Amino acid sequence: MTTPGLRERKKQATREALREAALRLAVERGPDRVRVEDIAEAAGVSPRTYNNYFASREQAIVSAVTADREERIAAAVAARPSGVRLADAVTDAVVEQYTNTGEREHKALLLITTQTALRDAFLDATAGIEPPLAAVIAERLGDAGAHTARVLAASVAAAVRIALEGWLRPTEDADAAGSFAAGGLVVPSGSLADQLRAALAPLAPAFDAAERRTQP
Amino acid sequence: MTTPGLRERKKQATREALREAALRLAVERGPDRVRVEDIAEAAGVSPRTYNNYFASREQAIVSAVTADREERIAAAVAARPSGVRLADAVTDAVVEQYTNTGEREHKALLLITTQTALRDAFLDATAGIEPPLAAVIAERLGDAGAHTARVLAASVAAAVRIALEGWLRPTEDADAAGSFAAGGLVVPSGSLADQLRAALAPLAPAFDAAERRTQP
DNA sequence: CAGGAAAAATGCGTGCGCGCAAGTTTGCGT
DNA sequence: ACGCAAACTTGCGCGCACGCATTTTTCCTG
Repeated sequence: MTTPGLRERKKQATREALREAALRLAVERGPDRVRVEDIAEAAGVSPRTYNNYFASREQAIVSAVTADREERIAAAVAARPSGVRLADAVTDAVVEQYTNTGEREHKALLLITTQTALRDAFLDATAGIEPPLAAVIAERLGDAGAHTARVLAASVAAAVRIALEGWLRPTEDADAAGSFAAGGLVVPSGSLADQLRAALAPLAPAFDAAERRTQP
Repeated sequence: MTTPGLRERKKQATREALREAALRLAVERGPDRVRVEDIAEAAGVSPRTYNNYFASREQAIVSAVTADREERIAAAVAARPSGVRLADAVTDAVVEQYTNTGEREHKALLLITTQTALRDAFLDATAGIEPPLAAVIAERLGDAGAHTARVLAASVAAAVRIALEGWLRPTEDADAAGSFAAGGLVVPSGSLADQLRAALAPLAPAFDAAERRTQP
């Protein structure tokens, strides 16, 4: 495992090349002015090979921003000392990994905002945090709570998705939101960190209860 | 609203015709022996009109089973007396709507199990319960908890999805699950009701806390 | 280091999702 | 009753996702 083998290295190199090519072309021309054929050609690979790596055209562009955020979040949770509340560990790790963003990623996010299909792909990508997150949570809860860990991880993913949805829509028709939230106070779309913490807060009691069940 | 107008009635009739045609054809031949062209023809409509109603071919088949389960769940929650715990109301409503299944629906589920694409579409359909569920939960929590309601509803949807995933895989390679749950006790895939209750149980503390915050 | 097995890349063909620009039906006001 | 506007349907075309069979590359073992 020290050397993943040339096989795996070339594989990751190709994936990286596709990522970068997709993002670059999407920035240069419009996002819909680029076909998979162009991306494949820019990466020096056949179009058929392209969707051996990415199921949809949008995934390639989005994955340039998403990268391996899933593993980073899981690692960040694992890095917290075991003394702190699990809920805090998860919340802080998520906020940290979503706000510590480079300049290049921020520009790419602006691009994503413009296209509905890209936004959807970006939101769908959040579901990918569930498996690694479930693993680290299960590690803290012990084997008995493996099932609970899975549910909690999925809930976190859902909450993050909601936070992102609420965040990347500054340009929304005001009347379109009047379906049922006409009662008045809708969150005025604060910073991303605020949105994430607000979305994750309701889940904290569930984490506390799960944690209490294994460490009384 | 008494008479939805002939426009809307024909629309629902077409949707129903497509649903039934898709399910019938999928049962008669194999699920992959049926093209959208066939379904559209059986429903007396153009193929292009077909995906004015359904985004994917699988959605039509699945929707014959799913129907309007979303609204039924929301209605079932609203029907519970306001005295009971919100967590119990939601859990019972979900279990009730997923287990009170007719004979025809059960046969269709067996069909869905066979095809991976159909299973995925079926699982994706569970996300549809979020909006109506968020509405009824928000109604109980008051306008201040609208945001919390959204998160809780999404968590419920995620939990239900996990329960369904665990339920409809009796035919899984034993070693395929050995990725990280090698610790030993994996749930032996009990009844659907058990799976649903087990998946929703970890969320109960979150519901209790949210409820407590509005009615001290 | 040679050769064979495993894995990945590629070509090809099919069906599908969807935008666009007509044509057709429904509903509503006068 | 009539006609107009909005909603729905339909034909057309393009690009894409993916299964299958073949070729090329990587890896391991004797």
